[in-house]
Amino acid sequence: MPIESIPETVFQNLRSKGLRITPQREKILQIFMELPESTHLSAEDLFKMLAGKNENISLATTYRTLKLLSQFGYLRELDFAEGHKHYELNKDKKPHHHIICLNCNKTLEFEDDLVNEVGYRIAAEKGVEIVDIQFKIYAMCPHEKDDESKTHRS
Amino acid sequence: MPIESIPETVFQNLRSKGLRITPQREKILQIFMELPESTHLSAEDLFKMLAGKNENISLATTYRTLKLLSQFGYLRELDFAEGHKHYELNKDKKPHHHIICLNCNKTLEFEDDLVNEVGYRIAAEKGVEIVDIQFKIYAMCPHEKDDESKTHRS
DNA sequence: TTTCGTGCAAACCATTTGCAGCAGC
DNA sequence: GCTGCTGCAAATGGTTTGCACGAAA
Repeated sequence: MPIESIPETVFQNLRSKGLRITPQREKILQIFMELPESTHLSAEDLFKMLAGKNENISLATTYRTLKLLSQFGYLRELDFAEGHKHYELNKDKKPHHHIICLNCNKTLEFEDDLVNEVGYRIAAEKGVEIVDIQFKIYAMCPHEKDDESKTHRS
Repeated sequence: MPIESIPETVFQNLRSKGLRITPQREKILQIFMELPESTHLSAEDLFKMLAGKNENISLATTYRTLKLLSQFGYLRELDFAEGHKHYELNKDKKPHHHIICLNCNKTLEFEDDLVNEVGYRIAAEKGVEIVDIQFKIYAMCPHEKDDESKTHRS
């Protein structure tokens, strides 16, 4: 279930870096927190969603905020090789992963402890500090009916 | 070690689809085959490399050929969330994976049977047909010295 | 009051495309 | 000779940036 309000730590964190809490930043974070579990949006998606709520936030600010929130680890930046990035709330420590259908562009999510363990093991072996693990399966789904229902299409 | 000549099946395969064997396509495939194991190039990299060999192939054709060869499965399309794609020869059935340093943009390759098995298992569970598996670890490497030696930087 | 953030429009950069001429087959 | 392919230049699409004004702290 979605979190209802922005945790105080977020504000503290931003302020401690000399950054400001603006209505635009609050609105955008709020949107992500109200989204159904692990929904991901492109900058354009978010911009339209804001416009739909009569929040007149410019596209430039949308981009700037997405980048900022990703750098702070509040959002996770995903790219599905479609020419634009997607963002989702990075709420849990356990990354989930994606199957991308190359035919219909739908994505299917899954979690797998083994995948994450392997990621941590390899990072340890190589001596690097993990920021994110992304496991992607590009595939063809059985597209019996070309329905639009699932997650997202680019 | 690099393969030295383009397999006959490639030509047959293209021709059987009504496509033609042009010097441009041959040159580009040849370049990838002469590359050290699992080196990946961006379109721009390839274009410059061609220019360096006095092969005057236009950037447009470079892009068109990369896409075509990827669709045929001869190349593997990689994206490391840097704003442009990379391509590598798709010679083996067993995909290898990447660690991308978010600090210096270097990539480190690794192979892991477990990762691939998990991919196949999940694809089977979800009933999709695998095209490619990409496991990426975004990380920070210990950048004691900012050397340029390793694979590639965007 | 001092920065930082925003909106706007222009700039950028990777990639794609329309078109006319050229070249596999 | 038919049709696909190429080069060129222009177009596109996502994202970034310079600048002047407005607003957090």
